[in-house]
Amino acid sequence: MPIGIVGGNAERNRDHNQRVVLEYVRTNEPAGRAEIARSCSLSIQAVSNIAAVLESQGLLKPDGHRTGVRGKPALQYRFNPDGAFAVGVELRPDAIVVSLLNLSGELSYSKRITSVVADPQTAVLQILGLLEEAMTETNRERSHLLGAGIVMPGPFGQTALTSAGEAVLPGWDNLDPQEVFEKSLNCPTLIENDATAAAVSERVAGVAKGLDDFCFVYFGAGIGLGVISNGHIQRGAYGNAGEIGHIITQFQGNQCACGNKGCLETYASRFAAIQYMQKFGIDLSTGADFAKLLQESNPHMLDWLDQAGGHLSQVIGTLENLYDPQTIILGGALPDTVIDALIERIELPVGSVSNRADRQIARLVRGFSGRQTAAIGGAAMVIHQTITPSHLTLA
Amino acid sequence: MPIGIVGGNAERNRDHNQRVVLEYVRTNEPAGRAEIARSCSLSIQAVSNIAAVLESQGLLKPDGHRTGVRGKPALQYRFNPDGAFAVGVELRPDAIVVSLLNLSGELSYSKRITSVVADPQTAVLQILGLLEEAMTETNRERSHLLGAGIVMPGPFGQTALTSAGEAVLPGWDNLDPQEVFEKSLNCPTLIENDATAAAVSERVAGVAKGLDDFCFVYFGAGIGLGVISNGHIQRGAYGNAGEIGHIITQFQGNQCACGNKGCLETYASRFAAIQYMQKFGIDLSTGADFAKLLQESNPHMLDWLDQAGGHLSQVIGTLENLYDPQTIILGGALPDTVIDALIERIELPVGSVSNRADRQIARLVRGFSGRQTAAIGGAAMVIHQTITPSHLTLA
DNA sequence: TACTTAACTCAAGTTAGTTGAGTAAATAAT
DNA sequence: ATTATTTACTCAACTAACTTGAGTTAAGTA
Repeated sequence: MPIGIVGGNAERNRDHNQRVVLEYVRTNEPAGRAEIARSCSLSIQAVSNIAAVLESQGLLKPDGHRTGVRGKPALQYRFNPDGAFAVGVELRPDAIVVSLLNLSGELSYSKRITSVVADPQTAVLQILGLLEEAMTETNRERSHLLGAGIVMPGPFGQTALTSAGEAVLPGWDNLDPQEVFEKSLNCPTLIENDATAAAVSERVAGVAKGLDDFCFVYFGAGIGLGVISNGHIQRGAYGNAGEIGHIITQFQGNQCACGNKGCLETYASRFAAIQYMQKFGIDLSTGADFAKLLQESNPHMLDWLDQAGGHLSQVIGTLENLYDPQTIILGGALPDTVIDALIERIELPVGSVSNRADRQIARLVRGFSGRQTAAIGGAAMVIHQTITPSHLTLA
Repeated sequence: MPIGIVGGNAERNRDHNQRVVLEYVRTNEPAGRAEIARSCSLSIQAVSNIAAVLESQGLLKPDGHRTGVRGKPALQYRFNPDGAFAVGVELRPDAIVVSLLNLSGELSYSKRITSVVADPQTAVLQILGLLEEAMTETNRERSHLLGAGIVMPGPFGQTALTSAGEAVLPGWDNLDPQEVFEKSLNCPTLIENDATAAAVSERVAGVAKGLDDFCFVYFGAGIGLGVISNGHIQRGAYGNAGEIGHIITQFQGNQCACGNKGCLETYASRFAAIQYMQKFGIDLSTGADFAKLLQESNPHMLDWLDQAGGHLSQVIGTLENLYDPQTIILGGALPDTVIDALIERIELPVGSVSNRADRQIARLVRGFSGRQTAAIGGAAMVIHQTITPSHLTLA
């Protein structure tokens, strides 16, 4: 019943510490117990006990001894990526994608079906079937299933903006999808939007591995934003944070479906590109069309990219100034070459808190997971939640 | 040595639980122990022990018994605002403000001196003197001093943007102010920028009391932004988050000191107003000048306000879309009437995630603390840190 | 007046972490 | 080659803080 901040006890503390150790090993492997203890402010003995538990659960595995330094060689622990797995599901009106990820975020299975009826009952049955199939294919036991992360278009009972070209799922209006999936899949379930899921997937296994502060600009039908800050997902007060597509980049500009004029989405989204090219009689309905036109250096395509790049530059600059992230990632349902072409065209302001000399990573990078981002992101959400400790920080 | 996420043990757990109980009582007082236990997922016995400790520390106090319901009447606890206090200091090249706040964030003392030499040694001595004076004036014991929050212009060893009209403190370049103040004041010390401190002060005792997600747009010399998200301060990867003043609102617009063109700060900041009015030979160096010209409906002043309001509208809309906050607060070193005049001129987009029917608070409000915001904010930071538990959430 | 409900106390029990002494195994110094 | 030093780790005893369960108290209700 109680939701929100709660008190701790020995059991919850133990849980927390397991996560802390797991997360430390994941991002610093290989690591010995003494090292872990120092870094996590725990006693060696405590780490020893915790490591033993995690090893017995198959989440950690020993990997030889460290040599070359003084003292007794430390037994090095590594993350055991195959100790558990998570399912990610992307549910859209026209397709379902089911992906299996191991604990390291490596994709071990993925299947996409396009003959979809997206109403609740049918969709759930289809997903269940795909999950069973995936588990037999990959020889996984259900007991190792951490949970499921579902990425689907919302909103659910929340006020939100209507976006251009965004399809809605039929029949889900009055349902709580979290509840529906939790019951039918019979495992812990998370529901998330595509941008946030993509951001998490980059952190679990992509270009943001080890980063605690970054933004992911997601090109779906519209444009979304996922923000990880201090290692935690930012959702805002009502779960609608990151509505980057409706930032106005042009005073009195294009009419947007949301009612405003000049929204970023009307210039730089996939849907915007489709509309733009339509004016010249060019069909751009698939991602392949995009890539092909770009490769051919189609002048209209290049024009669109230039224009989109200009609008994106403004918004990316704003993100840097507001969030002060380690990096900003671009990705989603566009071919890699198109993302790269956009990145090339984005001019980052010289005067920015992000323009620092000691950068470890570029200010702007392309996401790793490409088209499957959403489903992978769903599974990554589960892994993220399993791994990420809920904050107990020391100054 | 270890910074970041750490493991927990009995002692840290206890600390956490004390905060959880304290925070619960603060926001839900009066509250009985059984009620607290249920809400915080702790046993009644645990809450009993914790409450006894907090009472002995003077942080909680019993306040009669609850009647009217069945069962043994619960002893109701209340927050004891005068059980402890915090000092806030605003240190600027031309002034020092020292304020004392009780645990509820109520101002019990404040003094501003303007004959200041801001070099480290002198400033520290002056602050120490003011603190002693404040404690004798208000009859406070040093043992009840929670800590000090210092608000001063940075940056300190960090890459950051140069802002127009921003004065730098002489002699602090190679010092760690946190260390300097911690040693000289001999109490826990926090250093924060004005915008963040202001945001926290609104949460501790102002219009954001009880809010976990909001933004504070701070008018100092430039324009700053403080963001509280999920009850936590957002600082970004390098502590430079919230550089709202350098968001570009006008393509190829005014030249800004940061090197870019068209930054918000060149249109809507106090410094921008001073420059704007200078063109008409009008002096605007004090806040009183501002208020006076506004009251007289000076046409240039009104022109400036209209223009500033336009630029602010853009940025405020962006904040709503990105952070999905419960509200956005405007405040800082401008007279209340000027802030109100700006708010009047800000047009909030209809198409926004913030345009919801079930709002409890306006989308845009004025901060409560006015000119003293910064010093009060410093003290509020200390209270915030004392009270806010470091996240152990239950789904 | 007796019953029910609920808050609370007391004392014992549990859990997970800490502490300190001791052992093992490597590098570094002599 | 031998000794010293450093570091990692184990074992067993200890400890802090929360939980549990059996009362006790005191109000409202039948």
